[in-house]
Amino acid sequence: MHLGSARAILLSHEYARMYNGKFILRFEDTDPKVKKPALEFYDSIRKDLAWLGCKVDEEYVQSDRLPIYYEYTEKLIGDGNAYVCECVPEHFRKLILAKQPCPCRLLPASDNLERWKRMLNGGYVEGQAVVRVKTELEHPNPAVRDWPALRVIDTKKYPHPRVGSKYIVWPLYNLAAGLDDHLMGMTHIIRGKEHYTNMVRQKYMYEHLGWQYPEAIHYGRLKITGAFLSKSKIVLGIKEGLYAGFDDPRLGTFMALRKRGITPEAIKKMIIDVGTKANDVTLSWENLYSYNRKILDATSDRYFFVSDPVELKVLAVPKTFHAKLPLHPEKPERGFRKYTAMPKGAEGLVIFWITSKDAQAVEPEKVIRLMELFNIKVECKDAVSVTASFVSESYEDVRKIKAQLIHWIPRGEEFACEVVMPDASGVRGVAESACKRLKPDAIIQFERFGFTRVNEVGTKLVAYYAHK
RNA sequence: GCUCCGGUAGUAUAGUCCGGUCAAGUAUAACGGCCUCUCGAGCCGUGGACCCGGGUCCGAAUCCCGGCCGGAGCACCA
Repeated sequence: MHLGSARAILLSHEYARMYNGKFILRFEDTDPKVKKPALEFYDSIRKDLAWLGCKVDEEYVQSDRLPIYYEYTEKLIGDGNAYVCECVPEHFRKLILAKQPCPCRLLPASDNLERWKRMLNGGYVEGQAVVRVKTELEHPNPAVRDWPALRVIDTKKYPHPRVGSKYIVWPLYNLAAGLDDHLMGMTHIIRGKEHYTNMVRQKYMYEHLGWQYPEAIHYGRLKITGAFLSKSKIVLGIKEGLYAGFDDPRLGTFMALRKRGITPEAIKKMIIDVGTKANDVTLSWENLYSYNRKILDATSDRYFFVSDPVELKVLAVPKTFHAKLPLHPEKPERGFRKYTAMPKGAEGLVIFWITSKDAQAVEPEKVIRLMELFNIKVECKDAVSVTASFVSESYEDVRKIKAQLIHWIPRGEEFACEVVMPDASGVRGVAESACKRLKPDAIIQFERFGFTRVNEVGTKLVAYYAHK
């Protein structure tokens, strides 16, 4: 599932909680042929829901409920509110476009009941018969007139992954979902606007049955700039090897967002803010990031990551320095990382790793500060290293001149690290050795680089970039 | 083509039902500043929008008509 599905899920769940209602998960797996359900999806949906923090109060699987649908279909037919249509689709369409009843519609209920029995007993092959629910033939939208409710599927050829070839008559969406919404006591339906006409159709069935249709809200499509949120496109992309899997960082799937350290709380907040408007929305990633950043900033520990490292040689370091770096700038109680800078030889040399980005930006004679350590003056630089000399220790010394603060890792304290970016490219570098203690799933901030989620800690650290 | 929806700053949203308090609020992004031993967070400030044209009215983002643009549906899919 992806960000597009989040709307129905989160809003339904939120409303259910807000009004002390129930949040019901229903698997609508009534098409073993065209939309053949895959067994592994049932569980991955449950997992996504759990990750989102949406606790399911009741769960139903429609492929278990065929007898129920049969029962109501029989009632509908018996009451003359539905009929078994044997017309070839083209012929039926011609009639319905002309607001004319097809011959089957005119048959008495008893004949249709007989046809219905025959349908269930395998008397029709795929495509030969369909149950239609009666509507006004005059309805301005031809698409709602006498809509199809159940059809025959050759389940010998297309077995259902859960119930195999047990049934050959399968309900369509409007019958199954329509009946279930009432039967399960649904008070609110929140779904995409592509279902608007389905509401119009189902209301006829509700009238036949003497039921009251629930409150229905139809929201517009949700897109996010640059990401594919179409399930079929995602599946196709994976099949063609374009994406590594459902969790490829370029995708807008929950799995991908989770991998990148986007929290469910951020998604929830955003979806609730977007609301239920009927027009399409195109969210920008920045928006999601900002919700996420608010959450992460308070909870993430800070570490140093040096991308594309180059050597920094500092000369004339007068003594051994001990740096104590807080895990969180506003929360010292979270603890510290500690590193020492011990000068070697007569020239007092200490070697660090700094990012090439900083190396490129510095100029000879410039004074810069190694964060929480000491101040240095750049002497010279070349393509692979920078040489500098110790100036002073106090931060106050350079504060007034607004010296650039850079992050660093002492040579010998590095831990190989790769950060996978949102475009699936990798940024190589070294993380500070304290990162060896991190556990997968931890979301941390690499200072001056961005928030990332730890994916694996082995011979090297692999993290996924969330955002700045 | 037919049947429905919808159009408020870059993005998203409030206001539209029940016209005035809307010279349009909020978030985010942008810009400027403050603060901070992160390019993160926080704080202060600036700029930025009612699709167009008519009509009704003392008064319209809000009501009416027309247009334009966008979306959805028109399956024996969900």
